[in-house]
Amino acid sequence: MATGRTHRPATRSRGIPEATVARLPLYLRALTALSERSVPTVSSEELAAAAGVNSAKLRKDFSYLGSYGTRGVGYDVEYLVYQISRELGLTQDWPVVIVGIGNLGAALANYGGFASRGFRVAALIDADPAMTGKPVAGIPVQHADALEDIVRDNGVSIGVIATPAGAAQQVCDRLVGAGVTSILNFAPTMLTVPDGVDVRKVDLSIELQILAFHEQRKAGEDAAADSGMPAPAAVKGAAAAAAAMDEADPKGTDGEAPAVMPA
Amino acid sequence: MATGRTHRPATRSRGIPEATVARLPLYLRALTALSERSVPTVSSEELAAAAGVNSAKLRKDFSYLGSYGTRGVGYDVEYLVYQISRELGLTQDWPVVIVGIGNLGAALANYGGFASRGFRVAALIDADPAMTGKPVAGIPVQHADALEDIVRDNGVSIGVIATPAGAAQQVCDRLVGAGVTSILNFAPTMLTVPDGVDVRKVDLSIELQILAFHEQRKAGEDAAADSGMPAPAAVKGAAAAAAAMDEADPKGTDGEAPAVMPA
DNA sequence: ATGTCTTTGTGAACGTGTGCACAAAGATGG
DNA sequence: CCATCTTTGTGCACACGTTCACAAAGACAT
Repeated sequence: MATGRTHRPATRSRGIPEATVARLPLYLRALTALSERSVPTVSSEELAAAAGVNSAKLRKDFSYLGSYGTRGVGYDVEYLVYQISRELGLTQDWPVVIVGIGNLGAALANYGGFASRGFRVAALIDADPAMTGKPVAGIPVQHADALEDIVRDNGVSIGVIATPAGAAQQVCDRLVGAGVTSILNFAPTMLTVPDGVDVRKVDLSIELQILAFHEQRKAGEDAAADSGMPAPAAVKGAAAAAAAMDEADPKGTDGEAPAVMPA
Repeated sequence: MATGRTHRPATRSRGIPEATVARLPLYLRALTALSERSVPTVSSEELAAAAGVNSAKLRKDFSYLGSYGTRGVGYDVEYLVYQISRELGLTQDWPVVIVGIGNLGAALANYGGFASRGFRVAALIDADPAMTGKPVAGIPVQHADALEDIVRDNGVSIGVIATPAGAAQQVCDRLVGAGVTSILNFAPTMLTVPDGVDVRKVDLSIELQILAFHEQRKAGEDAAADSGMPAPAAVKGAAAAAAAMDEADPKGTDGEAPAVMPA
């Protein structure tokens, strides 16, 4: 998860649980939909259903933001949209840079949703000279050499890393060095950052593996005879067997995976 | 440590904590890297550092899988790679279909990492007739009409949804109807599925918003006077609201968003 | 063998998150 | 103004996850 938020004397009784913060965007999305349909108020029950959570949880979440509901009526949609937006910091403009304009980077750049929520793609950066100047999503790709200048000139504090795993840490270091304090990492690597810098990762491979785990469990409710590997065999004999079975990846495994998905 | 194991430790086959499952892919990645460097054994301390977790947590996680370490030495890398792979169900082949071949869908299809971990792209599906037959990542896109046949013919149990939000639920229903029991959802919508079907979501927008929250907190250590919206806005028309609310349909939730990222 | 040294596996304390259930707040109607 | 009805806000109990700290297991040297 994000880096420890450890000590924070709650400057203003502010102590919103991380789990709650993670759900606020969910509520915001549901509320925005209601707002577009001009629905004036909504009850915790209805909103909870729309967001896919428990209504008690939703009420408790909102209670951390203050008491914005009216008993017997519910919550004012517009007002709640505003409060959550403000709490999440979406009432201001967040310039973002995307580093690594491969398949995924390009897909992200093409996403129009950035602007709609206060995020603005300030620049696209790639290390490949062949990409430089080439427009992606209407924005010309800039060379990695200019990374620091771009970050500083635009006051960028959020960076998105969509490079191969091998380049991620280096890019991360440069971003942080230039002033970025929040990073969204799509590369299949663990990033090391100084204190005060937040990192969140989006890892398709991990998600698939988790699904496979549950899938296997569902399928193996009955046929459960263990097959395959010997036993907690001698710590040496096992090695060979495992080595043989796992190699399916011809080239570097994690070392330098393509730009899109980890492994 | 080379004794008893053929039994069915109900404790283990049924009780690996979700949080542990979510970390197994992380360990697996770190272990694979070690394996490639031919490192024979690794201590919990070293591996924990490589995976970015606490060593006690790692040991406890492994303890759910069984006792695969050797005190005073550490864990056998190859053996652990095998055990985790097996636990995650990666020793078998998982055919996967990707529905919605827009920017993101194409990026996912181009990712080579699927194959390296037991996942295989069985088919690409898109509703746009103009896409049909067009090869993406070497695989010809098939029309959505064939979805059910494709899923059944290939024994697909994992589906990836990369469509616009408006189409996600419908696609989901069809996938589930055809036999898919695990879904990875990239569309910015809450999917409703029957019992027994797992859904995991990857939502870029949410991640960015969470980062913005922390970013704002970091920046706003001082200046924090609220300025926009008035106060608990008018809450009239409550009755009318309640009435209108009743049709909080389960249908078109989020109108429709671009293929890549939610909002 | 015996002792020393390293590292695992885990009991227990602690912290965080979840959900129930209900009193209190406020709207609405007579 | 009082009764009734709806829905919030929250105290409480419980489940889950994390971390500490240490006894026991085993390797290794003598």
